[in-house]
Amino acid sequence: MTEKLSTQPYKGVRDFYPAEMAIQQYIFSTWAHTAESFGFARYDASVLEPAELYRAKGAENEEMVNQQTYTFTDRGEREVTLRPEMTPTVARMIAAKSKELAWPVRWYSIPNLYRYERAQRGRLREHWQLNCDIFGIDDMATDVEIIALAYQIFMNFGATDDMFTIHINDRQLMHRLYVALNLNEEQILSLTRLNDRRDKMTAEAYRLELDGITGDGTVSEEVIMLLDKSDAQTDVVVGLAELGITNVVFDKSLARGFDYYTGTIFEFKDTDPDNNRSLLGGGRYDNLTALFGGEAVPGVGFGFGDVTMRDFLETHDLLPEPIISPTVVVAPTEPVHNLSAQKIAQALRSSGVSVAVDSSARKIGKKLSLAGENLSTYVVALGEDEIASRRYTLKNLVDGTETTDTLENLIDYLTDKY
RNA sequence: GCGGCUAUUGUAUAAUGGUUAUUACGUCGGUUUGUGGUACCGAAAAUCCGGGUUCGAUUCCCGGUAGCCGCCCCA
Repeated sequence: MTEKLSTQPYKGVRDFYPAEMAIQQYIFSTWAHTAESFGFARYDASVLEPAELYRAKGAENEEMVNQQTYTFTDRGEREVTLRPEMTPTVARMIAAKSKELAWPVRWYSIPNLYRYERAQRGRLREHWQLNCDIFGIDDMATDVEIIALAYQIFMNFGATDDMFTIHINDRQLMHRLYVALNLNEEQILSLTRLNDRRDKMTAEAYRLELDGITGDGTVSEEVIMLLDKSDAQTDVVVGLAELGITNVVFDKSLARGFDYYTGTIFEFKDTDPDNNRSLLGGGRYDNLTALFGGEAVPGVGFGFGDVTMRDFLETHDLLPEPIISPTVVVAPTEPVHNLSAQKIAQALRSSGVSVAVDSSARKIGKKLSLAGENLSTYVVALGEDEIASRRYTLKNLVDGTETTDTLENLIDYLTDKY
């Protein structure tokens, strides 16, 4: 070995050391219990999918699959892609069981997703994304429901309304308005794409590109007026207000890329200028399962990435201090008692709390200090006296109290306590 | 795929064309041989790689590599 291996993780992916993993778990469990509180059931699938699943969505996807996914050929000459998004997978699963599912279906998942591209703030090569979808109902109340779920996630993390804004638009409505201005399909597509970048551009740069699309300054003026007038509303905005969700704006510039969305589209945006980006996005689609044949299945859903979630929580100081230490530390006074300490620990675990042994050669005082620093709740110091008397002292590091008793009684005490 | 910025102990940082490269946190040890997070003392620990300029480069220049940020694209 002349060359040492790097300790860095692969480009664009993260190592989760215990402190980071605790945060990740906190995010996942809050996601999961919020989705479940809305009656959503969890599903998952393999990260491996046949490459055709992503190519099939249309010719324009060919480039995306080739350049922005991890795609390789397996030993059986099959083209395989590491899933870059969950929607095709869930559409496949829904289509496969469409005859036996009880509609509507409310499903969620927290898959890890991969994309092959340059990493930057908020976008890595591997990330986890909460996906929530309601399939089988085409009704505005369902759009309201899915947005209310997304909103509740923020509430359950302790966020307040002023920290984010819900932007809502409607594909069909925008299409009608553009057609009324005599724009053709190609122009509408270009315009939708341009509007997606509008808030990152200067007014002059925007106008220049807009004129390029319309080819007519007067039409450009009308488009700008249309976008900036705040008269339009949708039933979804009204419905959300009924539920008391009011940090909502109807935003005619909102575009959401341009693949399968056909109706309501929405994005949650951070109001903090330091984290001025889209937090989650989603919308309604009419027929996601068309590729697989069978009946059209309408749906509405959203995706929410762990990286953007974390950026939001850090920006607004909403992350709790993670506790990654055991509840009870058994601290032998001498290494000769290490094995006895394991037996005590084993017995204490029957109470249901986490118990670890400090088998280091450190002095007992140091072991106490470490347990305290690591925010463990209890310490049992174990020496000759305890072993001889079969009575042990459970010391509470939070309030300083001590309980000396037999092992059985200490187990009962811990069981009642937790 | 394109562009900008950066690279000093484990982490975050300071400084410098010339003797022993600063500080904090963390780690380890001690003050304290069986009882606490504070305090005090001590220890280990760094100039990314290659080339150039120079008597001398961690510092200046070039290249490489890596990271960060932005563009493109956004699932």
